[in-house]
Amino acid sequence: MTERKVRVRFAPSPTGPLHIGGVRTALYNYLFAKKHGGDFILRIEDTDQGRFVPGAENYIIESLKWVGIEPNEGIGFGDGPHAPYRQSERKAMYKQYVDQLIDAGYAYYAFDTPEELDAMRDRLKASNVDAKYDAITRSAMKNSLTLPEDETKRRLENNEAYVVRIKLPRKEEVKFHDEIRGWVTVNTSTMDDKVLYKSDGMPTYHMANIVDDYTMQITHVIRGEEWLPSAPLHVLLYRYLGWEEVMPKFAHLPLLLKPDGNGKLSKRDGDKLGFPVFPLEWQDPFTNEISSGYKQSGYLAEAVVNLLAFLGWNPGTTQELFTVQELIEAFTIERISKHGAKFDQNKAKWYNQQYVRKVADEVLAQELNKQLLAQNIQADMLYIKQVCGLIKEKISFVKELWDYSNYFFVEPTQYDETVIKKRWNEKSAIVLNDLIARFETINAFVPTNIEQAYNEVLAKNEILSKDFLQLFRVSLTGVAGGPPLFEMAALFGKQSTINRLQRAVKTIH
RNA sequence: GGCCCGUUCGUCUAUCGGUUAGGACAAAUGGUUUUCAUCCAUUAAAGAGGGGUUCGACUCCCCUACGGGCUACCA
Repeated sequence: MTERKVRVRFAPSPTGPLHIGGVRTALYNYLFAKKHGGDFILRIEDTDQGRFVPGAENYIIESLKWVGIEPNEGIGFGDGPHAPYRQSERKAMYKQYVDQLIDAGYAYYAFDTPEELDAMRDRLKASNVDAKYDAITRSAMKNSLTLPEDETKRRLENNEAYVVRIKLPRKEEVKFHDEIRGWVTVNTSTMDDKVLYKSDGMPTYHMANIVDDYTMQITHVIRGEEWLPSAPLHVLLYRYLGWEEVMPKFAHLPLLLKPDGNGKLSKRDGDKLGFPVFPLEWQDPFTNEISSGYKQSGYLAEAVVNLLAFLGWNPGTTQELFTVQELIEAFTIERISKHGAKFDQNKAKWYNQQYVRKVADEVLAQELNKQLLAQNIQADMLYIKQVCGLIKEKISFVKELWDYSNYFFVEPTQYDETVIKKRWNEKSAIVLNDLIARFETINAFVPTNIEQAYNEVLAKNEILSKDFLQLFRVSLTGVAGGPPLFEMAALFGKQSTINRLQRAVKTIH
């Protein structure tokens, strides 16, 4: 077999918003494709018409755009040579392959009703046998293997409902190589005759997946571990269809687990875990329930990419901060871990903090300005930018900009009670008034001059400057913590600083 | 229940038979910042259990336990 161009795909179902585990799967596919100069395609697997969720497909596209993982082929990103990329639109092309399997004796028609299937399963369970439609039980069911030939023909001609099932050998080892886990062996005696083609004329995931990966010339299937159990079935399909030579390599990713312990992260976790599980905010079209997104929670796309990359993979060095380009260069499937990873909110926060610091003040200023406008506050962009420069290091999320900077835009009317209780005494108002008077005399209202004036006033009043500093800060901002005081006062400007102190004198007792 | 996959500090992980088992997040302590955050330093913290193989196992094999996934005309 000659070297084929690397082609990978991300193939989600539009049954709801994509969760971060899905984003990670997409990311690994993307990194692998870019690393090898290959193609990354987005295919929408919507073979289950009953589970269609309006908006989900668009959500997937928007999410990939936000994190910057852009497919170069597929729905939402321009059609390539293998369009369409939505399985519902490929419906017509699956039937011929299903027929091929039937003709070759690898699949058969089954006419059992749901009730009959249930009855079979109940019966088997009652006798403590594995309840599956397989080489043994199919002989007792209504299918083209048990029905007389003309009976099958009659039913098909009468358009009676049927499905097509794969005909698995009774006992056969199926062995395949997983790029992450090594050789995996499963015996067909533990598998069942999976439905390949449904009575509504749509293929099931298994069939559509194999046909699409084959026709789209996919070389590597990188997907979640939940698919590992069905991989042997997929291998058999490639074999029965005569495509084993070009069968893609498989890599089954470890799952993202809930931080509290049990189970994999799922869409239904929504906001229950205390952190977003979705890249973007999502409103359920049926219940109108809103689930938070990383973007809206103030995460930076670059941080999300970086932290997701490290949940189940590492470069083998101590470097933890990676640009996408660096990830592409460093990424290898061999270094993906085998076990599930619990999502760690603290680490996520740390990653975001690292990235927030790298953002230019101008860019943060744009964000803060949006938050200000949401509060109906107009402010000068240069001033906003300077504020961002002062508080940048204190925040972990861009949405915290307003929380940490509000007193720069709104002069405080309430004051931290703990500090007041501890520091305010009968002399405090006198000192503040002295400061006001002295500040009035400053021509160049810059940090050094302000600090000098402050020290003079404190000395005159025979108070250690450090004993008054907290009170001075609270008088100016209302809160106990913040950026360096004199720099901040300079930024407020002389008039605002004096206003603030005058209000403090009047308000605090 | 059956089948498959997995198991190193609280968390993410390094280690590809010989190491004082390393790093990061979180935690604690000290310093810096006359505040908070930052930053710096230090500390505490791990090979699930039992058998093998080997001169020597975290590393290879087996068993057990535990965790996870799958077990639909869902993906």
